[in-house]
Amino acid sequence: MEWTEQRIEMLRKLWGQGQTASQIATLLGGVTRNAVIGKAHRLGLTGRPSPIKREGTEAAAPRRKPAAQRRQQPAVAAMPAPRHVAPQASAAPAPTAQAEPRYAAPAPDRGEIRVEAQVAAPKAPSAPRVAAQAGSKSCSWPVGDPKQPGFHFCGDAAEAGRPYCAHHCGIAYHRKSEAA
DNA sequence: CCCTGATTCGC
DNA sequence: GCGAATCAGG
Repeated sequence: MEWTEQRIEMLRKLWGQGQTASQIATLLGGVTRNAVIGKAHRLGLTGRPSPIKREGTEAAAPRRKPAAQRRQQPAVAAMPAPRHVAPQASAAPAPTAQAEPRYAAPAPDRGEIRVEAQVAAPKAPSAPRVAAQAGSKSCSWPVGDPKQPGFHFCGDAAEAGRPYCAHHCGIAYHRKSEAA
């Protein structure tokens, strides 16, 4: 998958809402949680409840190459790759019960950005078509469930420097001063 | 064993 | 830049 502006926006919002990388990855689809985390890092939004911390404890014992010995299994060998009609279509991934939203109330803030992040639906094979491809010029406000076929972005003319149109900028950015 | 994010490194 | 593998803590 490609990291479009919309997807990055999604990542930022979901991450900001406290969604876990796995959930974000599931919502976005086509990416693993590793990809999400990696992207998050590159975006510079790693600031969140980190379960662990590698530094500090030992300054004189830097095992800086723990991952060096891996990746020695190219053995790509051989996939016959049967060229029959691709009947598969996600074949019921069965998100398991674990995929259920454990977060009771992610962002109750009235004025906060809130993506309708329903994790219930299975991964839609039909990736959310980017209605507003332009990104920088069209509103990236998510309309509907990211996994629903009908999901789309606002696509209206975005404000300068904002990912959303004026209307959605108001929804997204107005602090909890005079919510709905 | 499951989860989580963090880090590193090959591509 | 991207993401898998891996690490490390709960």
